[in-house]
Amino acid sequence: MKNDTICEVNLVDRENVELVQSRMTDQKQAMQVAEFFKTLSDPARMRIIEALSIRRLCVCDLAHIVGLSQSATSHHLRSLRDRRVVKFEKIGKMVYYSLDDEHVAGAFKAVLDHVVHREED
Amino acid sequence: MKNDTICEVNLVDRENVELVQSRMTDQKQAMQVAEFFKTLSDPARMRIIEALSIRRLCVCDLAHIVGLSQSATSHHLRSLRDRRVVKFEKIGKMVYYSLDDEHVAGAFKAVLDHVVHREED
DNA sequence: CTTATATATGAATGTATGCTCATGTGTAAA
DNA sequence: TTTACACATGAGCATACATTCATATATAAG
Repeated sequence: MKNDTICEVNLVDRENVELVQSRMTDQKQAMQVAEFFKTLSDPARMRIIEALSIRRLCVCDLAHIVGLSQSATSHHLRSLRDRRVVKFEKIGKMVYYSLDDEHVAGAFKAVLDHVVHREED
Repeated sequence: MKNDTICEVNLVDRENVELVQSRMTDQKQAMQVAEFFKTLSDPARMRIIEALSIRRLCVCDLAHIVGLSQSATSHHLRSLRDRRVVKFEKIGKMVYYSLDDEHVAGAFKAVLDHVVHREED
């Protein structure tokens, strides 16, 4: 059962492939996970999330902290809202943002640990 | 010390901003973490990493598993090599890839947990 | 030496993404 | 009811990215 051809690609070890496939999460979930990673794949967005994990902040202060324009910050917050990562509360003219999902901060810290350890090698 | 103007953006609460800034990781590290997330932000690349976390695989079998062409798979492996996420061993004509960094698998699983729990809400 | 196979890679292309700029909306102060 | 401020948003632009296609390289087989 070796050296089969599927999808115009040679299969070297069909058994091996099937074993790996059976242990992998399904494609749908993989895409959801990738979507989540994409949320955190931008330095600015990541810093926004980190800042909000420390304290609730208004847009202008947040913009100052991450070093972006008000507009750029607002655009990022919009996408983070769409992804249900942050929530907001309007008080007068101000809009205060905070994390909507404690798992996001957890994931950030988890990766930070790994990156730090990796640097130590 | 309130309502200052810096970077053409109004600062509402300077104390608050400075407190958050002092607690945040430095920008350099933040960028490294974002880089890591970017590595995983593509469904195909994520599946490659997941597959390799299960077993060492040659390019053609890997391509079959993730459902990409040989060329696309090879390009992804190239970028993963550059990021020191995977390593390879050449045996005859074949090239076998595996994870180069146990932290990657660890971080991947840690984040996966967070995402899974998030889906459960 | 020639051919087939496994992989790598550069160029080209389409698409996604992040930023800026201009402007819109809502609220508060004058 | 003007004016000022905080924020949101659409358009436009420049850059980055993922894929395909064609081709190069390396090894094995004949």
